[in-house]
Amino acid sequence: MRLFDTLSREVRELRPIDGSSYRFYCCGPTVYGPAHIGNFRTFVLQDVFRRVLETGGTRTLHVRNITDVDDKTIRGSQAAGQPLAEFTAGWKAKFHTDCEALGCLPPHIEPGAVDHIPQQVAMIEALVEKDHAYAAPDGSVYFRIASFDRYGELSHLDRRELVLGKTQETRANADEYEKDSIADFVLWKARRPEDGDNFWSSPWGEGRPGWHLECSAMIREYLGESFDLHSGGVDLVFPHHENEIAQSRCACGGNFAAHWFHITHLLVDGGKMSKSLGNLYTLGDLAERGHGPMEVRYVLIGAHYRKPLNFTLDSLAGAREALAKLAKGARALAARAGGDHVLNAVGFGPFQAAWEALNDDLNTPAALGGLFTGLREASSLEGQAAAEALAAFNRLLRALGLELPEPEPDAEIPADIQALADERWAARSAKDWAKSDALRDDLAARGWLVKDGREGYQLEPA
RNA sequence: GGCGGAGUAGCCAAGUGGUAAGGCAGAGGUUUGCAAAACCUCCAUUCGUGGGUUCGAUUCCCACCUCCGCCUCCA
Repeated sequence: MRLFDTLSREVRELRPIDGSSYRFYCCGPTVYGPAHIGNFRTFVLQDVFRRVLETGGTRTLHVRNITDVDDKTIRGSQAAGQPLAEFTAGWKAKFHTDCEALGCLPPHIEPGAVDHIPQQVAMIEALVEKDHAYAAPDGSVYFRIASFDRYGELSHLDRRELVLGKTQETRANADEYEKDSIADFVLWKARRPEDGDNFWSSPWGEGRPGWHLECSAMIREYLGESFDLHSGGVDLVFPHHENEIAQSRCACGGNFAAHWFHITHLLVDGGKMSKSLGNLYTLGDLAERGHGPMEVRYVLIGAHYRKPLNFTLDSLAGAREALAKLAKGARALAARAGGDHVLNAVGFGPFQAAWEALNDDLNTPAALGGLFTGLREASSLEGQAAAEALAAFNRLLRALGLELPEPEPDAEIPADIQALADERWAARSAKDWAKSDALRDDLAARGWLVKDGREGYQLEPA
């Protein structure tokens, strides 16, 4: 497949550098609360990315970390009166539940920062040894960005300005005397009283690793010095990913990531999503409003990953209808396929355009459109041809990670409801419209919908 | 101030130097005693604004307007 690369700023064909499996790393969540739909736009698109590769026959190795120690997790655990590990374990479990509901495949490896302290310390030691890092008097260790020529390459920021710390006129609180340069970032944070019990020992004293370091250390551990692709939300381009590149290339050599895949943030109701505006939705918030996770997934993949996506509650309602329409189309196709078997599972038939869209810079909205036009095109197919089209449709759905709603199982109809409905049908058959309509209203009031047919009727829960 | 992205129908959203996918909503029709459901059909002479290049621009160029992101730990 072809995908835009943040570093080179061009769409490039992806090829596994080891020739067999495609190995990639995604920056995972900081587990201090429930993730919101903005977070999930990133994780869902990364999931579609992986599914498209796998559908295309490429094996993958998907590594995604859990940030389980930082200011927010420490503060959160203290506020909750829990040990850090217990606190983060709870939110990690919640994250997994949400991901599963959204149809995201679990990564093959999901390392946590706390479990990789020695690896992080080792990386700092290597950096200090090569003079890319230095210890400050308070026991913190910083990376010297002036020592890395390519600093700023990924974010395309002016390196000289970054080194001098002149990128922003408004940086007022430049009172960090510990650092050689204002722009140097922390690798090891010296222990502070507010860290509580959350500190580890190191050659520089007690403290904890800086945020950027965990990804570099875990990538080295599980993917080595060079790997295929690194992904995250756009906001991570600078400084997080820029810093990872600096740390990893200076400590290990190697090329680090061959390709950078960043997902643009979403907007809510055309504006910024924020807690204060009350539009920062979690899956739980949306469930309370009656919107299931598949509707959320549909909306999240409804815009191209490099464009802002305007998330609205109306679009969720639209997603439900769209999913129902797809399910209906699939059932109709299955009915026309009858019991015929698929002989030729190669190619995507009427859904070829949708498949190509996914492989062309992960164009999920175009692929969704192709699902509908494909179904229309397939509506004339019968027997084996229909079965093959259905197989292609289902493969595409799996690539998108969509699960279609099942038809409502025939609900248990209470005897009194059944009796009322029979009575209504009798009245209707006798052309007693007044009685028939009254009984229909009656049934509606009890939560049952009557669907009349020529030879009889069906009852459905409203 | 620097770098980057976006502005396409009521809403969401693809796309292209050659005359605008798809979804939702809406409208009409078939069916129905009337509804519902189902099925069918319709729904942007136009792509933020103003110029320019071109046989032709929504697509390329310039200017302007509006919105958004990043510019030191936010997906």
